[in-house]
Amino acid sequence: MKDKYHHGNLKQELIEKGLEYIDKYGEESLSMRKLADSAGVSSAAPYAHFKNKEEYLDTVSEYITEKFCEALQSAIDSCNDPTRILLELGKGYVFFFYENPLYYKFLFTRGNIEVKEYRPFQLFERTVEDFFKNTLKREMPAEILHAKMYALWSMVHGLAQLVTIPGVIDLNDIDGEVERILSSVTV
Amino acid sequence: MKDKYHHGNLKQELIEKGLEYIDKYGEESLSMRKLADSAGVSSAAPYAHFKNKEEYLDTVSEYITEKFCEALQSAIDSCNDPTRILLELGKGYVFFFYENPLYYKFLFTRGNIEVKEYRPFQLFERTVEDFFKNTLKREMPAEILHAKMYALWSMVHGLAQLVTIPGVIDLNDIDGEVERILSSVTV
DNA sequence: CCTATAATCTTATCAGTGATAAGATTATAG
DNA sequence: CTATAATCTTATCACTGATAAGATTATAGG
Repeated sequence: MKDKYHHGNLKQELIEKGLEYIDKYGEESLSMRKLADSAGVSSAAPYAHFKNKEEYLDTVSEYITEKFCEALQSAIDSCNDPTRILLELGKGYVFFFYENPLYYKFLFTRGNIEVKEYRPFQLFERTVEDFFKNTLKREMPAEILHAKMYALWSMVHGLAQLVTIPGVIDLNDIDGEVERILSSVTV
Repeated sequence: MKDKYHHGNLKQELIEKGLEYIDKYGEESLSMRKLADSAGVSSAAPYAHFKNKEEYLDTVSEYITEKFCEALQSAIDSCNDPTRILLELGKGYVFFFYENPLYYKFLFTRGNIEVKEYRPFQLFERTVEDFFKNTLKREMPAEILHAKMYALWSMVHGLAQLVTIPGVIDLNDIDGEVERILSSVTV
């Protein structure tokens, strides 16, 4: 009836437990030891799978980014009206962090984002370009398009953080409020 | 030639040393012990002035917020063209964090902002209201004004974070780029 | 099937951390 | 001048990330 010496699926379990933990309590109170303990393993075991805590958190970060991308893609896919695509994409972006407030800090304050290879932004970039080119059929210099894209991204990204702060947005009509905010600025 | 048993100005020195430290290395590697050491004092001494580390960081946070407010106010004061006031305020907001990238994370990811009493936002709110009312002389429902204000704040706030990430904004023309971004979206 | 090697895990152990208690020193108010 | 409060030091605690040395098990090559 002895437990196996080898866990068998430790790496994956550590990632999943970490996800749950960050979702509940945030990153700061998460320790490698508590994590190891919760997986029924000694405190040094995780270091066979991750060089250090940072590398571990990077891995969890990738998992959350994956979920974030899925949320964005789902917002794009479920939008039938092409003129509303930027609005729906923005709402998807904002709502992801509204529903998972602890993820925002975790994803964006660990200083390891390579913007050009950051998939959520690539998704955003493609959608904005496509909107101006194919939906609005509006031509503009690359510089202007670039500026508009960053303006939109900034607004959506900033609002995503603001909704994670309690008291900023009226909770009774979060959907309407976010829609009003995003559409109150014309591009 | 003996050192004084009482430091005399410990609280203030700890705050200033902490400011320097965060400016150089960020918050995460700052410890109460290193801080005490750098002030030539034992590791328990700081706890006579601050209940715990969080209370200490809150105090440093207030100092940085003060500097932030001064930067915003200075942007407002040095703007002669009333039609450019929001643009200049936004640029002041963004540039403060561009010049002090480590402050952004420190100020906005410690979950202790009371939005309604957060002075930088009060400043922002007043300026936006004043702009629409007295400069543009445009009347609009409170709900719409509210939405526009949050849209602007979100964009500026989001851009402020994006400029702290290396590689996002072209450094050769940071001023022009920020101006293009902020003015590419009409209110 | 057997064995060498690699992967995985445990048991110590380290230095560094935030924090507290008990006591020393000094400032200050009455 | 003295009692009290403020400030500081010296232990000491539990906890953390991390590493070294060795135990156990999987696995690949003969």
